[in-house]
Amino acid sequence: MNFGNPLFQLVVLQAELERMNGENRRLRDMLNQVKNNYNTLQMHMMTMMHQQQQNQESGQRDGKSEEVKHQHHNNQNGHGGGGQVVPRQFMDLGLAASEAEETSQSSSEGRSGREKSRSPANNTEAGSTCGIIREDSPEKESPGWGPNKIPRLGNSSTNKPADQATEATMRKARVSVRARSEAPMITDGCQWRKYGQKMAKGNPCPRAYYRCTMAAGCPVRKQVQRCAEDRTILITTYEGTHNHPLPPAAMGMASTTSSAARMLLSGSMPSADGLMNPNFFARTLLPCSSSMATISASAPFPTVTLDLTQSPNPLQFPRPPNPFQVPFSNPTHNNILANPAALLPQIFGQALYNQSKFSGLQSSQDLEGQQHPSTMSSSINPSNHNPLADTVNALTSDPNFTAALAAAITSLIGNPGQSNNGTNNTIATTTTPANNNNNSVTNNGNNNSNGNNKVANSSFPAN
DNA sequence: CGGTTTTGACCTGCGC
DNA sequence: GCGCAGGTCAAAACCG
Repeated sequence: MNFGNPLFQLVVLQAELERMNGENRRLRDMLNQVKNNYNTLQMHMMTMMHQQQQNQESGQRDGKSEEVKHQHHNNQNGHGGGGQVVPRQFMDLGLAASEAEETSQSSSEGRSGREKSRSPANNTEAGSTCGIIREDSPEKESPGWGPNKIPRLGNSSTNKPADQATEATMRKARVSVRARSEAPMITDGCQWRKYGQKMAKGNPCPRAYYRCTMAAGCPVRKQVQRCAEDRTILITTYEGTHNHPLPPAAMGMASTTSSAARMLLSGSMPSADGLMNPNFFARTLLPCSSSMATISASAPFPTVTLDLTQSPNPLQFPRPPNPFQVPFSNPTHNNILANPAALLPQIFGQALYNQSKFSGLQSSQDLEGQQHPSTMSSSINPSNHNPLADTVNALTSDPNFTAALAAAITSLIGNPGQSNNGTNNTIATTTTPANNNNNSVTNNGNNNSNGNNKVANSSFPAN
């Protein structure tokens, strides 16, 4: 056969052209399908938000709706720092929750003189950080935080209805990370300052309280405590939303985690007609956790728990069949994720950022022991040794990543438009904890328990 | 010397 | 109303 024959080349080209046309048609169909699904989801969301707004307006008196409107206005001005890496359509909602919280708190803040005297330093910068003008007045700085302040809303001097307090409580979302670590804290890219330590009932290990010090007035706080049953397990609980730009170390992770949070939020939406499963998030972004996703409901605040302790061997973590799963091929999930593709550059960006960091983990992982079922088809061939997939897998195996994930989720759950309904979404993710001790907080193991005056002042190493 | 940690005291919510 | 427990404050101590 004469392969140099121009006629033959033409035939080959024609055949190739036809093949590409067919491929284009197929891709076009897929695109249309995705578009349709996206539009459907959008309408669905709009409907739900509208219903929720109606419920709020009917269930509450005046003032509240004004507040909501005001918050929405602020959100559209691009307020907020911690979530600024989150795609806007969801970011607004998340910030709405956050700012609503702050606003309501500040309005009902009836603290004593102690409250007035505190944190003058913070006051000067509370609104100046990253050029964001917040509503927090100097006296309103602290309201950005305070789980035990939220319930005060209901019975405070203000005339807000009780259901509003309930709503605020539900909005007080927390994200808890459980990881095996000898280090005093897991690194999440932020700087923390310890401001208290107490003995918690039922746990011989003291609970340490940290406050974000990356920006004055940042409301984000976290609690660090060892598990009573297994003291190698470190439980870190985040609360609040950063009001400042995150450092690169935290930014990339936050970006990724925010997207993850979107998935989680999608899964937590109760009116999703069964389309949205809380566990979907874990199976999607953290596919290795597919067999461990659970739901729990107990705490007064919506809490997401990322359990990093289930991996039998941290350094030989079984690689899932699909190290990185993109839920594109499933129309249902296309509905859930407004734009999962946006996740890719974020994850990959962070993956690259962390590549050197995770190189050790990657090298120690093997492809055997693939015990996790594939929940969705992947656009990345899992059978190939995809370096990106490897990196992503390693990324999700790092408690620091998950810590940032927790922070991002915290900033997003509790969103009034997302209707957490006070349900605790517990996402157990199997990732590889790593020992990290890069935080500004030093812990030499001499932390004395605070004891609340009534508890014996015994000395327990916080770690 | 400025920032962080320690730790006793205080505040608040909740259950009884 | 009382006691308990969680959370926070703030002065003193500590540290680089």
